[in-house]
Amino acid sequence: MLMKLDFGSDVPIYQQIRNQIVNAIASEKLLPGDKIPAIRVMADEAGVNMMTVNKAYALLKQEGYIKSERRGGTVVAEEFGKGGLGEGLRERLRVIASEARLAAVSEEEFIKLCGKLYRGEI
Amino acid sequence: MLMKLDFGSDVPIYQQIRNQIVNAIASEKLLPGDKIPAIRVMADEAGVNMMTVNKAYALLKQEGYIKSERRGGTVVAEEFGKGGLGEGLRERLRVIASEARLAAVSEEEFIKLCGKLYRGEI
Amino acid sequence: MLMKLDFGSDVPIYQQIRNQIVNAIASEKLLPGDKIPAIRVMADEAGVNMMTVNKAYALLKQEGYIKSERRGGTVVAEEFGKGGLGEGLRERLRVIASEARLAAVSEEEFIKLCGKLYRGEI
Amino acid sequence: MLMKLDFGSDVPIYQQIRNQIVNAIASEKLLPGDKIPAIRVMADEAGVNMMTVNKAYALLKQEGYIKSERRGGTVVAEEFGKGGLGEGLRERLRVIASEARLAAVSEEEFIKLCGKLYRGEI
DNA sequence: GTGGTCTAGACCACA
DNA sequence: GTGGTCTAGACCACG
Repeated sequence: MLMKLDFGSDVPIYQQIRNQIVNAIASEKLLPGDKIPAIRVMADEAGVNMMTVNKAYALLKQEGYIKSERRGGTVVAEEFGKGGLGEGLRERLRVIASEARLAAVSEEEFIKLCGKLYRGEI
Repeated sequence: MLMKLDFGSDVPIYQQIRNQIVNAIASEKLLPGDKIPAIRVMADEAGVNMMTVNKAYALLKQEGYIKSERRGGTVVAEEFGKGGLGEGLRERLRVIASEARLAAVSEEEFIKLCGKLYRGEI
Repeated sequence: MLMKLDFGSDVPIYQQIRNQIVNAIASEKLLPGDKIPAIRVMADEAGVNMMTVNKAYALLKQEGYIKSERRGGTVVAEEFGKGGLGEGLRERLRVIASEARLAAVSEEEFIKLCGKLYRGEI
Repeated sequence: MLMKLDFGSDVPIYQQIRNQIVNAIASEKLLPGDKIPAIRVMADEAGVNMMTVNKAYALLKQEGYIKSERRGGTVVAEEFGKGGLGEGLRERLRVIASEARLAAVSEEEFIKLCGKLYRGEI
């Protein structure tokens, strides 16, 4: 669980952590039931404040990606929401598709990229 | 140019305005050379402060989507950067693909959605 | 006297006109005593408002680069201020030198460029 | 970081602030990684509004000279764009060279001045 | 009438 | 405590 954080980015650090964990789960680098590093450990490794990691975990928990174990640890959830694509996700995707189109990325290229990212190939 | 703004969202208003204009250009509701509403007009219509619209326009200008004409008015640029998909865009897309996958959206569904959004069908 | 104007630039149009005339005089494409196009003519050719050309000419006159003829025309002045480099010019040059240095332009390159521009070679 | 501002100048205050910071970086009075004053502090010291300083910083950030650190504070960037002299910079330099020539500054004097400014000697 | 700039406040997210 | 965002005004330069 090496976090690559960009402190100069406009994306909040807790969001970057959240995103990378979501990516890790989707690409099956983290499997359901796998243990996630303790807050203190992750904070030390990443060189950030514990509050920041705590916020990321709280967000992931609220979204249903992870859950607290009875013993104290935190693990990847066994089941995720099957709610399909939310409205928020669709709007975010729409903006990206627009930007890609205006950047002269062809539909074929774009589709291919979407597929590769979905399958975790890149 | 009716803006649909969500004042409760965590995405800044100026970003929402920026996104909707990018979408409008990509879906050809706004064509190169078309005039976009004056800052004050848009501010009045959207019920936000002039400076907020100003910031959105400044961002769009910096990104090359629009340009001020110096004789009054702001227009959609004739040419956009043909730089292809930037690294930032890819990372944003990766997170969305991950979330879709974990929301039990099949690859086929996801690809179909990407295509529709790219073509501006929905 | 073909003006190349960029209406999308942040430099005011009257300044662009003024700059190009100064450049033309310095590179001896316009010689002392040469007649400068009438305001109306220049405005038509450049596709701008007469007031804009008028403002450019007024600025050039105030700076001593051109002067009105008794008959009504406007000509390049015979003598320019021998005042040396003003403080304002030096500060503008300082900023450019700083930007060049930070853009990794070597001192040699920079000096060479300054010389070529001074001699009007490029 | 004392700003010398000319409130009567036609160059915007935020530009003056931007220019002086660029000069400070180029002359190594500010080194990569150095912290620059907080927006509010600089605003107080300079006697201007926070938003004005904010705009200057935003510009510098966009140009890659500084970056916000997300843990409080803004620092001088470690690496600058090595893009060489842009077209805009050349045109600005051309006008200055023309003005210098017409002010009867000899090529030798001009070159010497350019060198000194580049090296930060004056 | 347009965008550009500036002020004097305020609230919030982030770390 | 930091930067980010937003408001409600105002004046000015430009064309």
